[in-house]
Amino acid sequence: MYAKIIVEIGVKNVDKTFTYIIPNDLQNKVKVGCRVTVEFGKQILEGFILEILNTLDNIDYELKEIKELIDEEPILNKEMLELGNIISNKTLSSKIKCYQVMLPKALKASHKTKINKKMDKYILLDDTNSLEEYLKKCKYPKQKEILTNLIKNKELKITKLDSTIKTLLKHNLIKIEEREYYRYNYNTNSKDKKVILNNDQQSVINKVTNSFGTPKTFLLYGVTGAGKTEVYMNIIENAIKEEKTAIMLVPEISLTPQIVERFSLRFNNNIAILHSGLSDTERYDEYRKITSGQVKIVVGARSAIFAPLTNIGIIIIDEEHTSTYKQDNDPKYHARDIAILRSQYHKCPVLLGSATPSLESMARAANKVYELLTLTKRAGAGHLPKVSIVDMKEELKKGNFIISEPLDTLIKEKLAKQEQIILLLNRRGYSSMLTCNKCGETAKCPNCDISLTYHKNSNMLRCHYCGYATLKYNKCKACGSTDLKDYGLGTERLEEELKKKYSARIIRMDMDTTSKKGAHQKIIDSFANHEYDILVGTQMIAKGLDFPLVTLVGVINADASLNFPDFRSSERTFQLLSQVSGRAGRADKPGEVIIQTYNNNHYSIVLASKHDYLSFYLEEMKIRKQLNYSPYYYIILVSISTKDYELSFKAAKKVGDYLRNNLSPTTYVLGPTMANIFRINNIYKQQCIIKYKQDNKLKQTLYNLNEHYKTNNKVNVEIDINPNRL
DNA sequence: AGCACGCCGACT
DNA sequence: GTCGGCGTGCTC
Repeated sequence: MYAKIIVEIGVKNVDKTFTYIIPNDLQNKVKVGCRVTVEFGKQILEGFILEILNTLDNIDYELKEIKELIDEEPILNKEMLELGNIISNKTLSSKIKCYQVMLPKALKASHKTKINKKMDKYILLDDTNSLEEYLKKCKYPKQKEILTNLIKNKELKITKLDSTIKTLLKHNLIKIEEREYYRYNYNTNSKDKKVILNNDQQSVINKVTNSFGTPKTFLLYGVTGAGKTEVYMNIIENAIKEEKTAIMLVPEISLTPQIVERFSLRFNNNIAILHSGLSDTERYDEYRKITSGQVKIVVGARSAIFAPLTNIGIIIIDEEHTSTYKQDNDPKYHARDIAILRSQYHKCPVLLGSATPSLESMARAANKVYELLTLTKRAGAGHLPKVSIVDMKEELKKGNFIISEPLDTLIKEKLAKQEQIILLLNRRGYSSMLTCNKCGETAKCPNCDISLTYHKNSNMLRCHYCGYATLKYNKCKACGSTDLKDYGLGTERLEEELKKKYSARIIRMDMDTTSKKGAHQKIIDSFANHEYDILVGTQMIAKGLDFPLVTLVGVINADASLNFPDFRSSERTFQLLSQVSGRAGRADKPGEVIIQTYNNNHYSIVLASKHDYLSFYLEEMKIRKQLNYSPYYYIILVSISTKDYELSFKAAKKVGDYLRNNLSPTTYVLGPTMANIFRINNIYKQQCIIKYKQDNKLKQTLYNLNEHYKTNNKVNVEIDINPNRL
C-alpha cells in the first residue's frame, strides 16, 4: 500500500504530494487525514496523508517508507480536506498552508512536542447488587463514606488510588473512568436571564430558523443596541434543539469576558471558545471539546470558522464588516467566504450581522444574493447618543489643537458627575515626527520610508513598521541645530496633556501598554470597576466593550483614518465613528459624542454623526461606481517586492506587462506603482491593481504568474484577491 | 528549507 | 591540479 503525502516545509515550491510506501505494521492503522513523519531528502518532516492507494503506476524513482504514524485518528476530516483544496485554488496559497491554517498549533504538522490529553479519574458504582450487603458489613468509615457519597452523587473525582479505593475496586463495588480534562474553564455559576424579544427580533429569528437545512446567506442590518446578540443566541438555541451545531464568529477584540460570559451562561458547557488569549495547550483543549463531540457551539475569532463541527445548523458572523475576518498572510482567506463554502457543505444558512455592513455585503443584499433582515429599533431603554462635530480649523485659531472647547466643557461636566469618558486617538506614541526647525530635516527610519515616532516614556524614536528604535537625539543629524520640534499627536502625549489639564484618573490602552499577556484585560477590568475616569486609546478601544458608566466619547482626530490613502478609508471612518459612538450611553444614562476633525463637512463624518448608515451606503456606492471600485469591480492586488532597488522597477514592469497582455480587454490593470510606503525593512514594494467584473483568462493568468515566481528567490510576488487595503 | 551538483576563478 | 564561491534544481 502507498500513501500520497503533503509535507510541511516552509517553502512555496514544494507544494505537491509525494508518494510513500506504507510499511506492513501500519497498513491497517493509517487513515487519510492523519499526520506522519517521513524522510524527505535528508530531512525528517511531518506531513498529512491525503490519499491511500493499493496499487501504483510505474514510476522511475525509488520510494521510501513512512517513518511513523503520529495520529490514530485523522485530524483533517473529509470536509477539511476538500476545503483546504478549494482555499488553495481560490487564494493561490500552498496546500500545506491551507491545511495548517485549519488546525490549532498543537496539531499542525511539524510541531515538535506532542501535547498529551490530560485525564481526570472518576470513580463510579459498579456492582450495585452486593452494595447494600457490603455497606451493612463494612466497618471502615472511609469506605462507607465513599459509597454513600457515590449513591448520592453517582460519581466522584479522585486524585490518587489510595488503599480505600483499591479495596473497593477489588470487591468490584466501584469502577474507574478516565475522562479528558480541559484546562480552560469559565464560570457558569449563575443563570442567564431570559430577555423578552420584540417583534422585529422574533421575526428575524423565525426567518433564519425556518431556513435551517438550506444553504443561504442572510445579512442582518441592525442598529447599535437593537439586540443582535440576543437574536444570535435564540437562533443557536433553535439549532441545538434540532440536534445541530453552531459556529459564531466575533471580532477578536470583542472576545472579552463580557461576551464570553454571556454565552457561557446561556449555553453552559456546550460551548468552546477560541481566541488569541489562549495558550497553545488551552487552545488544544478547546479544540478537543469540539472534535470529541462534547460541545455543539463554537465561539471564536476568524480561524474558528474552521471548527471541525459536524452537522452544522447555523453559522453566524457578527460585525461582519470587520477587516480582521480577512487574513492578511497566506492563505489570504476571508472568513465570510469560508462560511459560505461550509454552509453549502452542511446545507445550513449563514447569518452576517452588523450595524454598519460592508458595502460588499449590503450590495449583495440589494441584489438579492443575500436576504436582508433588519432591526431598526433599539431594544430596551437605550438611546442613540447625541453626536457633535467640532471644526478643528476654528479651534486651532483659538490655540486648541488637542482638546477643543466643546470637548473640554463636556469632560469637566462628566468628571464632576463622576461619569466615565473614552477618548480615541488613532496614533500611538508621543508625537508623530521630530523635525529640525532650522533645516527642516525629519527623523526617518533607516530601513523604511517613514518618519520615526517619538515615544517619551522610553525617550526613544521608533519605527512602527519595522520595529527600529533609537535613543532620541537633541541635535539635528543634518545641521547640528538643537532647535528640534515634535509635530503631531499620539496617545502618550494626549495622556500627558489630560493629566496636566484635569485632576482625573487616566489610563491609556494601546499597543505600548498592552504588550504583556493579560494587560489588555487588566486595563478593561480596572476601567470597568471605575478605578479610572478617562480611558485613552487607539482603535482597539472602539469595539465590543460595554461600560455602562461611559457617557462621553471623544474622537480626538477623526482625520487620521479619513486621510489614509485607500479606497475604503471613508467606509472605515464611518464604521469606526459609528462604533465608538455606540460606546456612549448604553445603559440608562444618555450618551454624548464629540468628533474633532478638520474635515467637518465630509459625508462619512456628517452621516456617522447622524447615525445614517443607509445614506452613507448610497453616497459611498456612487463614488465606488465612479472610480470602478468594489463592489462594482472585483479588486486584486499584486505586489512585487525585492531587496534590490533597480530590480524592483524592472520586475514590477515585467509583471504589469504580463498581466496586461494576458487578461481580457475589459479588465483594468493599474500600475505598477510604488507601494504607499515604498521601502519597509529595506524591502522595496511595488504593486499592480487588477479591477475586473468577469474575466475568463484571470484564473489561468494568475496561476501562471504565481507558479513562475514561486522559484524566484530574488523577487517575491504576492497575490491578494479582494484585499483589505491597497 | 537543505543539500548535491556543477561551473568557474583563485591559489597552497 | 584542487579548493570553494554560489546559481540551479530536486526532494517520493
